[in-house]
Amino acid sequence: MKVIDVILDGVVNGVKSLYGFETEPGQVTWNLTRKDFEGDYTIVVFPYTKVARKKPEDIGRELGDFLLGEIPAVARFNVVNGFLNLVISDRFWVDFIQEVYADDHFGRQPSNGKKVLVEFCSPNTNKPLHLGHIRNILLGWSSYKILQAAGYEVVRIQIINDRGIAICKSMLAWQKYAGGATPGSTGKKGDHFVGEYYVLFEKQFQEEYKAWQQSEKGIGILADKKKPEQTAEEFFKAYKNQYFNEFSALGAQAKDLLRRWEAGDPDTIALWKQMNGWVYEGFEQTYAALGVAFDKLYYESETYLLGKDMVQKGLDANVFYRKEDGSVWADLEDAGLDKKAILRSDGTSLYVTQDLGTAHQRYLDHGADKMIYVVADEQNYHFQVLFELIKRLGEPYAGGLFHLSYGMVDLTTGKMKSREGTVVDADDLIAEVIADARESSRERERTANLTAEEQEDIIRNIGLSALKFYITKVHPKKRMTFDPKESVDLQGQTGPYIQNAFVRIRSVIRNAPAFPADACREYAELNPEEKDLVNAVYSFPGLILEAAENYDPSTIANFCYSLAKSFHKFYHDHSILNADTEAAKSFRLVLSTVVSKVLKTGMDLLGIDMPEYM
RNA sequence: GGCUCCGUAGCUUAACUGGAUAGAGCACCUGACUACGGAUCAGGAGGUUGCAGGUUCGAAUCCUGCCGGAGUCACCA
Repeated sequence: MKVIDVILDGVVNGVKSLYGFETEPGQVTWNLTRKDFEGDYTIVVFPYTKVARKKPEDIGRELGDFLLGEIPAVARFNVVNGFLNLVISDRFWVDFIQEVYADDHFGRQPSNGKKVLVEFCSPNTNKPLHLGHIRNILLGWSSYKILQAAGYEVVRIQIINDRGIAICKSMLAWQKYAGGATPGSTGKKGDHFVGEYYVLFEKQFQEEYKAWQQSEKGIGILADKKKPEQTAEEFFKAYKNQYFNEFSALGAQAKDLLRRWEAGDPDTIALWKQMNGWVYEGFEQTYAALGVAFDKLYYESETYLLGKDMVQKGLDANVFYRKEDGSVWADLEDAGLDKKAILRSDGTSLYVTQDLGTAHQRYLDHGADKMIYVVADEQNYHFQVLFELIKRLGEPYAGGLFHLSYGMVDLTTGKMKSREGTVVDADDLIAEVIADARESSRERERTANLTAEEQEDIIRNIGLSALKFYITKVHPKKRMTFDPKESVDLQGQTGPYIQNAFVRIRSVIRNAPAFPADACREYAELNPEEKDLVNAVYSFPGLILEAAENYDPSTIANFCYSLAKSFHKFYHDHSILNADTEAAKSFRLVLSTVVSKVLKTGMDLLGIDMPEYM
């Protein structure tokens, strides 16, 4: 049982015996004591002024005396206004740190027997990954790590959007303009190679569209359909999709490819497989660079027809209804949503239909208690609808669905738009942060005696930690602004700052002669810097559970930074190896080791590795 | 226009779910070890938490109304 729980029980007993007031531990307001005051835990006593009919200060003193008598771990207390600050005994902390020192799994919970699916990344196969995918991947990956540490069995899922008109555009452009070129023949990374043909298609299409706008037909349509308040430019921008579908030669050819794909035409399927294969090779390289992997891949080409039986089930249960034209709908207006189409009048599936089908399929495949979808917040409405539908269908997994919705990534120069070429490419970004780490590393020459290969590993490690920490430290829900300059910062509130704390500890330990860990039992009086560290370590397991419950890696990131900062200060203020007494030296070595373990575990939850040297 | 989310120092952000003097980093200024790794530490300056009310012992946090921004409202995905 944690001390705080013991204290809260004590408070409950205290108010009862002192004032005859019945409450429960969950009702007691408490905090970690703020830095400016002496103490570890603070009980807020304002809530008891009414029942006790006394001044907050008096209640604080009476309750403090009561707890002092009841709980051995409480060494002393002080009262400021309505705040009762409790000081936990040094003996307690020293014992605790020794326990953690011997515990190889500190912070990680044993299995809770539950299974959770985490879907993240979900790329399209017509272009390379970009900054938005990186945020998605990092959130998905750290959620996986955190849930695992909290005791869940986690299945990492990626759904690959490998079919549809977009990839057909790339295929068409490749057929028309590539002259048989391949990633191998050009030395290009597969996903970038295919992406170039997608861009090329868009470019050719734009030219075709521009020319058409000047044609008799185009001028006629403009005159016919333009609204008075529109400029010609605005009109044509809005008309683009319709042009693509009705008049464009390139559009017709791309749609013809899609039709042939759906009909199973062997040549088309072969080309589609080949181009997607190139893309997958490229993606794999990016995933490997980021250090992430998946357990199970779902391909849209294999799942896009799913969901029809769910529609039937909904109709049978009167959750859905069929209109005269044959289309199927659900009325969600009483849930604050709209009337939503589930099936087209021609009987084909929609986005929600597919998602209903894949959710069901995943449940059949894995039988999970929870399913997490890591998807950007522009799809909030879609997931509200999806989850509401699943609930109304009475599916057994309806209660375990969660949309881990994250804000879009803005650039300091504005929003990312693929059409305007303002997308930050994932591979470019990774290369850039590593190049920057290399530059800094050269100036420092700390790793000069390592092999070139070891040095390169460390440099990659540092660059990636800068990038990963920069992104994961921001609360997922928050729209974030990405500043390329800051993302490669290696000083201050950054990944490398935390790595540096770890590397320092490892270095000190390497320099330490063998020491008896038991000697720290004699250590009687912790200084404030040591208490900061001890308190942080103590809160770590609870923090992981909280992060898992809230699906929020940023709390872990901020914890790691705060712990590293406390260590740097401790290190600066106190000598470890030249401590005054053997007991102090022993305790500080044990404490430092514990801090290094917590930092390593914490950063691992964010997908960041800790180097021995840097 | 309806619905949802957001607004904290010049910039990027935190605040344990209503608690004490709103905490960091970057940038700017000033300092620190002939010691265990200076990718460090300390100090200074920088805030009416978008605005106005309300709820109470107590509000960045909850409620109401404005202002500003984003997303979304397809038989697209």
